[in-house]
Amino acid sequence: MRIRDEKKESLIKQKAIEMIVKHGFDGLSMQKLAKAAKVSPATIYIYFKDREDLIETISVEEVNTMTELTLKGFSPDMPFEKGLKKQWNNRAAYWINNPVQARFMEQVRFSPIGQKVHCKIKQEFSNIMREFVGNAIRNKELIPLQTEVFWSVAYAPLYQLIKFHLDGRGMHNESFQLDTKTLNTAFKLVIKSLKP
Amino acid sequence: MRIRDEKKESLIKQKAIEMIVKHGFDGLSMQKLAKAAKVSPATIYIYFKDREDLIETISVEEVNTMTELTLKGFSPDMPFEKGLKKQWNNRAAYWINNPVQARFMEQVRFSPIGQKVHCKIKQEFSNIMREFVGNAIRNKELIPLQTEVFWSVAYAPLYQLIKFHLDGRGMHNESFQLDTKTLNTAFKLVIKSLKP
DNA sequence: TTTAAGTGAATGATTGTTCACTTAAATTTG
DNA sequence: CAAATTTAAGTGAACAATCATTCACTTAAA
Repeated sequence: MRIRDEKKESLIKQKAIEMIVKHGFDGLSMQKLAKAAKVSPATIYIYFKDREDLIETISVEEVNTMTELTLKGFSPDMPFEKGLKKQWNNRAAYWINNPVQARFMEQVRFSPIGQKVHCKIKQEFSNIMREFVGNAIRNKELIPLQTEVFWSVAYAPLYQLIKFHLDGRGMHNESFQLDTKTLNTAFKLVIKSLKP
Repeated sequence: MRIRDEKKESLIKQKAIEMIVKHGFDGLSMQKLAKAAKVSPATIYIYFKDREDLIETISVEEVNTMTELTLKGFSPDMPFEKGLKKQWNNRAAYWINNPVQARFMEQVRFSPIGQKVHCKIKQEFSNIMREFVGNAIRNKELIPLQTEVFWSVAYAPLYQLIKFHLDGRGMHNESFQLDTKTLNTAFKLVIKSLKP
């Protein structure tokens, strides 16, 4: 039996992400993708059921990879401020070091595909976050809040800063680059609002 | 000379938005759109140069409409907290009352088209915001901050809450609906972090 | 020899766009 | 006032190109 060339599969995935980031979902055609990955169109269908399955599989994989890295060195038992900072740093590092994947996930998240993908993501992350927030409130390091309010205040500013960074420009169209100092300034503001 | 049936134009636009929201940019084909709007495919090309122009035009229009409504009853001379609250309410009202347009803009914003659209949006809004923030800092109602940090802390939480609302579910997959009370809670947290 | 990986060419369907044409309203002419 | 003319709106059928997918076939490893 001939063995699978796993390099082919990952090259297909990588090229698919690149094409979507560059030209949107419109820009991903199976034949162009085959050409870019230097395989036959039929080869893609060995690894993926169809176009939809390809996009969905890649999306779920990318989200899970990011989630995993977000939790690196993090524990829900950490003191609130330290834990939140860890997550901010992990997220910022991942998005900034992987801008192509970042844009891909952004695009998936805010498209009809995002809904489908959402259901297939590991629930582990959600549970860990719930524990982290629960601990922080119990220890009176965090004011009691609805999960969604907490999430919005605690993380949305970070994602907006990263969005500015990825776009390469800020509010008034001047160029913008996210650095540690800016990140810390924003983080302190967030902590100020969340601490009792 | 035969006159333009403006109902046709707006129906084309509306159906285009609906199709994109439902099926993504992939789902917008000119022939399907023509069928949905009950016109000939050729008619669409009377109003728009090509598919790209169609999407771009609609995007710019929608963003400008939203921006206009965001500034309703707002003035950069307002006291900081009052002005920010006004904008939060205006934004929340628009996005919640126009969920289809909201999803459309979301999708545009986080796709390669977003970049092109960005350049063609009225600069008026950006200038008014700059004035508002400048005033607030001068009056010591707002701590001095980089524009992007201010924007991230002041508005990103609102948009995240709206996103939860549009998705219809929150962090842990329970159903979620944004109400005035939740909005106010989040707003107070934001104010707490931004006030000197 | 067996088995699955991998292929290039071909499938019919659908794509964005155009073109020769008809229709209707405004304007000019008688 | 009405008939003739002009002008642009609007059309359905058609275009080549491209689409996702398949199939008969070859290749390579167990």
